[in-house]
Amino acid sequence: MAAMARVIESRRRNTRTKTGAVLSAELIVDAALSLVGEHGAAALSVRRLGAAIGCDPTAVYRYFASVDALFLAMADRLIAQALEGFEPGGDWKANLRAIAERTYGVYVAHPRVATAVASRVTGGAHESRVIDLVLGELHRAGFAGEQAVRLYRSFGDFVLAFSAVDADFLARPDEVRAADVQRWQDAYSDVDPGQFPHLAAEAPIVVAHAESSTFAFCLELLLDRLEALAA
Amino acid sequence: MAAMARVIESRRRNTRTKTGAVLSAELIVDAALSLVGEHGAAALSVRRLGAAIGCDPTAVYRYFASVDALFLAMADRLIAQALEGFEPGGDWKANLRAIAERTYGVYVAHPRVATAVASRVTGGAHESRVIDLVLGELHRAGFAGEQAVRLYRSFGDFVLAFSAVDADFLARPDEVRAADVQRWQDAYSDVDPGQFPHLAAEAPIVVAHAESSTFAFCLELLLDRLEALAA
DNA sequence: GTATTCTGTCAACGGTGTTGACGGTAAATT
DNA sequence: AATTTACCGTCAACACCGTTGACAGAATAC
Repeated sequence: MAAMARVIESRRRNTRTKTGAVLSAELIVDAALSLVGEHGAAALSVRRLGAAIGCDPTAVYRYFASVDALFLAMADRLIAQALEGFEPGGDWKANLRAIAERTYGVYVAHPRVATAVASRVTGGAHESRVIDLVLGELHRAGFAGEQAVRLYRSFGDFVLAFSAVDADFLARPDEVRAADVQRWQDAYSDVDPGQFPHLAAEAPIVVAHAESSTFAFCLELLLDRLEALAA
Repeated sequence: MAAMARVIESRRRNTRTKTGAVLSAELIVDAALSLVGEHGAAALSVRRLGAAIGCDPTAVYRYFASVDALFLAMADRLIAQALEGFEPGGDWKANLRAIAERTYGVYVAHPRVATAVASRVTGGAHESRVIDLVLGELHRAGFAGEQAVRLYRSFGDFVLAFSAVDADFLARPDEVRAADVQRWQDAYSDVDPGQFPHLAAEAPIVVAHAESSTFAFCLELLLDRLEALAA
């Protein structure tokens, strides 16, 4: 945990809160994750977090220098959660796919954490583990050195970027999401073939694809390219 | 403009603001874009926007139902800006690459807009144009129907997701960004080879790649895969 | 010339992250 | 065991944020 910067860490005392709770960084991360799990990403604020734990909201700042630091700690916990029970099989491509889908899954469930960490480093232990895992599969595929690092970075950034964006979309209120789909259909159900010939030609298919995410398909494109490179 | 939902549009009157300005949706979008250009993404708020224009902040709500709607309008303007002066050459792969890089460029300069629109539809005219452009290149490459649509969606989501994430990172205060790079180096400059053998093996290269974005490299992987599929 | 609708202004609400002072309490020191 | 020290939970407050509803003047319509 030494590398988890900006987390205030030192010996803790057994001081109790007004309602009797004994605080710790782990407990706060737990509470934050379950708060999001139960009431959605929008429910996560320092005040609500304090209410859920049973302490003054500002007590959180005794353990994390900012909510950003809290998000990083949550992210590392999420990585652990994503890898829980994962057993690499024989196929490196299938393993990478599984890692991507598991990571995508947990981040999509925690949009604000995903956004906060998408382009960054938690510095936590579980992050090191997943990087080692990915690099291991790439090594087995035959990549090494500079190329392996570039590919692992691309793979990681790809997964995180899609996770963050999709999470952001899914976390929107239902009405906003519905309005988006509606706008999509309005815009492309009646395209002028003179102005936009190619779009008009595919319009029905475009409209039909309004709601689905392209993550899985795009991931497959990436993995297929890796396979071609490995050969 | 009819499809640009949530923009309040009707005949406008010539009423002047206290400082003499005559408001319009276009003027507000202009002001918002230049506000971000001059003072950074964090400078964009309804209050500061009003101050920059020379009107009461809440006057913005006479033209846009919410800041989200304003962001969508800004996004469509940015698409136009990205495509300005673009002339497709003979190579569809090069054209797609150019479109991707131009789009990436404008969105990276406007992080909040990028985040707001990454997984969504502006419904604006310029958006239709860029989709038609991309679909046109894919048609020329030999793709059609379901596959062409899937590929265009993947391409678009890919570019937007990377743009949003990279924009978010670059928009962070310098100190936060520096702390991130530092944390990266701390975490991976001294890895235990027993625990994380693959990571330890590549550690020096990983550390060296701390700051660079993988967008261009990852885009090339995607385009290469498209090329293979087209053949 | 009157009526109506538009639209800029104002005050206010409820929310956010964060800071600094205060004081009791647990641990460290003597 | 007594005293000092450092911690850390609490409280009040600051400076923001997006958004709403009432109000009134001004431009258009009749």
